[in-house]
Amino acid sequence: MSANPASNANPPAPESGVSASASASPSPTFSPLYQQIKGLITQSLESGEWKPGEIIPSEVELAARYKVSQGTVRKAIDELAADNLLVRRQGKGTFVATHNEERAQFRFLRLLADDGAEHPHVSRLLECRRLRASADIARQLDLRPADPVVLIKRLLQFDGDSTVLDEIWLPGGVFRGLTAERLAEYKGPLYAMFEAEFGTRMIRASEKIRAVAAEPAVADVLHVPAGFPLLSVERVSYTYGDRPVEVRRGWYVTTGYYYQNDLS
Amino acid sequence: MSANPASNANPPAPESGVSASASASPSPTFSPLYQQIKGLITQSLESGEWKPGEIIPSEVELAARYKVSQGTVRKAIDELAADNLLVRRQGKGTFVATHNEERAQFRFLRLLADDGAEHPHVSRLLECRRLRASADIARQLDLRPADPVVLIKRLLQFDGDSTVLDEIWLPGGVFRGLTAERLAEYKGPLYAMFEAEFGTRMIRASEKIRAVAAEPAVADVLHVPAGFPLLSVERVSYTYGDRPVEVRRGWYVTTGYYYQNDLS
DNA sequence: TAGTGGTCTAGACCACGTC
DNA sequence: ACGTGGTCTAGACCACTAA
Repeated sequence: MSANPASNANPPAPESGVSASASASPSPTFSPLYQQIKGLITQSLESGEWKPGEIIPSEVELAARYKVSQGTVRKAIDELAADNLLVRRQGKGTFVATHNEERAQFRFLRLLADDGAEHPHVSRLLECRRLRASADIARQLDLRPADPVVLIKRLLQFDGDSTVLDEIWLPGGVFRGLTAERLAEYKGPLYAMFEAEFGTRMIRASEKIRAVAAEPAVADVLHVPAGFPLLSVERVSYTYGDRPVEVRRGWYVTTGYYYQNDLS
Repeated sequence: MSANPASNANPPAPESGVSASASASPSPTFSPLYQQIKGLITQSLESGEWKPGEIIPSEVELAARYKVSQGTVRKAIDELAADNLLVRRQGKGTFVATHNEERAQFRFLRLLADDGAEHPHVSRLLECRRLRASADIARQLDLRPADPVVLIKRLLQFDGDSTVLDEIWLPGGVFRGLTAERLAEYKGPLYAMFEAEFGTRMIRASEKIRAVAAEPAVADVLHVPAGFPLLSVERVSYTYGDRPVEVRRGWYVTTGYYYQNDLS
């Protein structure tokens, strides 16, 4: 369309607060601008500059701050939203994701009743104490053996049925002030408490699922006979930078309920 | 920069092969252009204009065909690639996804050895016959009761261990020429055969997972004692348009292997 | 009415793969 | 050298929300 000769529009002087390759290295360590922006935004999230539930600056503001175009900021935010770190709301702004949202609940406990309905559950705290990490737990949490950890045992009841028994290990350093009292008085999801009280956000988790026979101690708590088939779920949860911050071992009674998984 | 007054660059005459709202309805049934393009591309995929593994026209060509900008086509393809319907390869082009790719394998059978390794498996066909759908199967496959269906039973062996027993129901109409012979002679994943031989591509699946005690018949095939804890996996697979085209019931022996799931 | 995110366009340049 | 997808920019307009 525009018949202007000598066309050379965009490449602005390389005075962007960020840059791809420092000197004369054309491609070896090439990283797109929007990835760098994504990293900067993640830093601000991690440092607590914008807290869970809060609104972050508008795309135009961020573009000005980082000296890039709005489109570049947009692409960075797009990916962070896809990763569930941010939530976009048209007409309102972009917000830091929270484990309090309805959707976030189901993300980490995909247990549905046989009719497909999502039932509410209540949590009963069985135990909460500090101890030294076993070699196995230390390895999974990227700690040294015998480092302090917090162990939580709890029971989840769906409609009064004891359905899930969880053993949760957390690094003692990060969760310094965590006690049975504080756990008991907090309403809502555990992960919501972790992010609100300890500044630790669970970003993703990896689970190993097996069918096992209930050991007597477990069977007792879940009110099933010893040897009863249970779903064994071993989870490791990660926070920013893919650092592991939780190991969880769960036993699920899957009579009347099932674990829902979507492959796509 | 360009100081041209009377600026009004983009909105081209509304003569695009596609359009959002026909007449004077401003928003009620608003659909972004790129969504419409996405739909058109999906149609071409479904109709077989571009077959699995083949390359599709370049972004520039598609933009010309649909009379939209390359950026709009790009966004449509971006989403289709995110949905695993297309695969982008820089410098080469965009290709129709296939169930033959290594990555696709693991997508629908997430069974790993205890050490985290992905072991190869062999499939042994136990049974393949045609029968009339039960009420339950008919409902799940969106058929009428007593409609013809194909039932396949097979055993998967990992390192010689009988690990997975599958019962697979398929609509008889779509899988007309499916016989034990054709199943036996085909190498590679079942879904790869379905897309190559019957033009039916599995896009996504939904699984209900439980722990159950092995019934005698099942226990026998899997070489475990009756009552042994097994992972029960009930899967419904969908093709284009979210139409269900497979019901699968699997029993997994999870000693030495586990079902891997990532929450994100 | 103003501000936000959402869509669409157009054009330039870069990185990658192939001929 | 050429074509492909990938990045980046700039600007316009649309849809949604709230004051």
